[in-house]
Amino acid sequence: MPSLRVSEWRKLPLSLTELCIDTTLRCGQSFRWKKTDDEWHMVLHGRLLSLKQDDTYLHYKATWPSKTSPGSEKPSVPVKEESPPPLDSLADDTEDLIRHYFSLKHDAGALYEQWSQNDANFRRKAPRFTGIRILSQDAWEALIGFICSSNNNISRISQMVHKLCLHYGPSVARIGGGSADDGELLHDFPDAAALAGAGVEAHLRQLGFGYRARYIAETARIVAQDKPPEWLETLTNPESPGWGAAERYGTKLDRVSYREAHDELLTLSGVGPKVADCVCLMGLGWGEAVPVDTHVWQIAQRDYKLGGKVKSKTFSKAMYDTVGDHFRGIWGSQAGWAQSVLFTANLKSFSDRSAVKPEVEGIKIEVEEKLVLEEAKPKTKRKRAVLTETVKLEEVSVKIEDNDTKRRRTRSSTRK
DNA sequence: CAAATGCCTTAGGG
DNA sequence: ACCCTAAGGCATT
Repeated sequence: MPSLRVSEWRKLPLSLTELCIDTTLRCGQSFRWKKTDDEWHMVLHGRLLSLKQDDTYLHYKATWPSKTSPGSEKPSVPVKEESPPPLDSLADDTEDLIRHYFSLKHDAGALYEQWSQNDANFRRKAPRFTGIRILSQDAWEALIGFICSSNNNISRISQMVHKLCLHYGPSVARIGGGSADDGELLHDFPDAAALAGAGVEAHLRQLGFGYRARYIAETARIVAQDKPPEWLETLTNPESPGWGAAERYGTKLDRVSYREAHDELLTLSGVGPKVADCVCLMGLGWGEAVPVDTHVWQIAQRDYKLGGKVKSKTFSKAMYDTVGDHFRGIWGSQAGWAQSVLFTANLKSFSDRSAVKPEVEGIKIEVEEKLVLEEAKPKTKRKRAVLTETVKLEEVSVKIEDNDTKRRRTRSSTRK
């Protein structure tokens, strides 16, 4: 019988305000966590990590794979050869991993407070969404995960990432089930070489990846074959090194800036500004990266009156930068984190929380609701309704906006 | 540089 | 049942 090396449950004192895994693990950062009952599971750095949380503690447990394959029916992919430490030091290692993964070096309470002081909208939205943190994920996994995310929704992205692990990643351990052969066998995320082989694109298309299949295959090939070894890791923020980076690189990493890292990522296939910023923020430790997707763009227009003069629905690279710069100006060096809080508050899957009537209603909210009511009559043509809404919002926001917009335009044009 | 269009698939609303 | 469209964009023209 294969001996799985299982550590006992350990616990870390942590309030739900500092970290809420139930929100953080579901808000579109990582697509790989599985929830069973009250426990969360994911394979991370060669081990199965299990988490559960109460008011005062984060409980965690690590399960290491045995040397032989943990899967009895499918020895498809060999177990990753990440050397398990001796059992007595196992706990320390995993606690360190958790502290790093959840970026616990930052004080969430203090940062929420700072953002609330500088931003009335954040102050209004954030109280229902405390405990959200930016995950310090593996850069490669983040890259592929967010390539999958284009034109896509969270549940389908999760399915796709799961398929990548199942077909190309090393199996590690099982969750659920009573005996060793029961339950679901979880796999780690495949490395670039595993996705760079011939026939990967066709296979991924068959698995339902659509046009993203080519992006993944090409990017894997570029990273595994064209770029120098550890190229992706060298784009990491020196202030926030990856887990275990100290042992591997010491301090001899080239100094890169956020902009340089962002530009480098754009050389990959299927990676535009938004995906690049997702990787910068969640995989490379650049806290100032603000990924602007359709949701954040909606938030920027609705709550911050940005882009009022834009006539069309498409939005340019210049506008992308403007939105990011605006939020960096308000929120500072961890702007991407603050963005993630508002993004989550805007997600439909969390709408039960945001639907509750806020205690204080400002003038701004009343105005918006009035507009929505005026909007509600014509159902004949959708496009027309959307257009009307945009125009009306413009009318309201013109005065507030004009100065701001002019200033931003000037700045962004002088930068080039 | 702004704007328009094709790209794959699926879940969910009408 | 069946259409239609939105869904956390990117590449190309």
